Amino acid sequence: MLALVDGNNFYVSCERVFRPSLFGRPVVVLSNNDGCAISRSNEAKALGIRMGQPWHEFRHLERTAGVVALSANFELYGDMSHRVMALLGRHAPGQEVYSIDECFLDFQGLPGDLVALMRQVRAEVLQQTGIPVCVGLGPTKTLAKLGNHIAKSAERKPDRYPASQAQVCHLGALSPRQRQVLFTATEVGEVWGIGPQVAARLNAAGVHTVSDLLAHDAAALRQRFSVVLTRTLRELQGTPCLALEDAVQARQQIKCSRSFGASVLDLPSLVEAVSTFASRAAEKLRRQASLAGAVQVYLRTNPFRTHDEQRSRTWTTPLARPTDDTQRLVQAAVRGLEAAYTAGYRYAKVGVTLLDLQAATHCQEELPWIASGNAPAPDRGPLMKAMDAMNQRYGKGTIAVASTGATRPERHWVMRQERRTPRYTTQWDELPEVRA
DNA sequence: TCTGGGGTCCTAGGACCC
DNA sequence: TCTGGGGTCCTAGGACCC
Repeated sequence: MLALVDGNNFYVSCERVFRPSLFGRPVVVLSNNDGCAISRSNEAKALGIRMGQPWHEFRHLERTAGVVALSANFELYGDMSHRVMALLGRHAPGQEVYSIDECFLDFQGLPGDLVALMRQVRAEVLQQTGIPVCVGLGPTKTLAKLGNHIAKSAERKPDRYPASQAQVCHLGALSPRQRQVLFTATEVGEVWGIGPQVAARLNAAGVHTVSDLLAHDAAALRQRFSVVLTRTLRELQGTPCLALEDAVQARQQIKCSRSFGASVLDLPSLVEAVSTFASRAAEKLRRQASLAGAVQVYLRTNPFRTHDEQRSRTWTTPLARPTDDTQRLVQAAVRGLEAAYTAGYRYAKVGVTLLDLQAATHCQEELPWIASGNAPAPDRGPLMKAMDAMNQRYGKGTIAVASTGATRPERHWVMRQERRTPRYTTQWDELPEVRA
């Protein structure tokens, strides 16, 4: 049996742990650049603020409804996530951390009342971290996810699901009749893996609820839809198609991109941004002990400014030899940028993606006659190690490649973050103060 | 005026091969 | 008017997730 444990309104809940005055108020956390809502308290949801809604559209609620908007504080959320995950991991033989705020727990073969156990675990997590969570249980990942969705909805909308399913919902422990009631009240689009496009196509075919979908035969569905949907259906029927991934898998690509705080026209500013993002991607690359075989640069204008002329380009630069050396990766990224750049556009965003990743232990060497012509300087592993150690110890950006423009104060492409709370748990000078 | 970032997987279509 | 069949590999783009 699998459980899916998920933090309620996770980012908002993290903020509330350190600012109890936020309880009971409509709170939203904004994406980078203070762009749109990415986490909302129940009070904010009740005001009609949508997931992903642009801040400028509901900014007036700050005055009229007492909405509190905060800039995303990912350093805080990441640290809180570690605490929650570590606690949860102690209660099951298997755990897959699926995202910053949710994990699967594997109770395979374990006896006992899982609903009672998970209610106790919930209370423990709340007491020790301050984060409220909901739990879904089921024999497959998709059913555990669905149980979790029902557990959360039952808490917020008591008219829709029985109150008995609130907070902890075990789909594997219900009678077929009870399940039928829940599945008839649930739309297909609410199922994990069925997005808006597929949901619309299913609706057009007369399939509206989970019950409707379960009435179909997987093989017949394959004729009209993808294997993805077929798999989802089998999982809903109770046949596991998605394995629990206990071990943390190395990423297959690593990306770092940002929208700018203000649009950028000149190449030198873009070079700074691309150098910065390539450096950050390189740090992530080394952290997972991989090498990159290619560097992709992406730049685009602001698609929302419809009166502006639009442009979007990606450019991939293959590397003669895979590397994790920041300077080489930055050089490749900047070369790509210069190839992709055309003057005269108002650029709003650039990104760097490291591709063709491989384990650092399996480096493919060059044939000697290729290298002999213009042999590149060797990688500087010890230098990279020292850089990472310094930045870890003294803070991000303590030591950086010069082309990032780190020493230039007026980098107007840097994102806006006007309402960020302190990084209470990870920075000595931002620790919360307790007054007696 | 202001609209996020980082991933994965699947599919269709083109290039290429025999 | 007629113009093979079967396969692999790669890539771009779409859909989805949080």
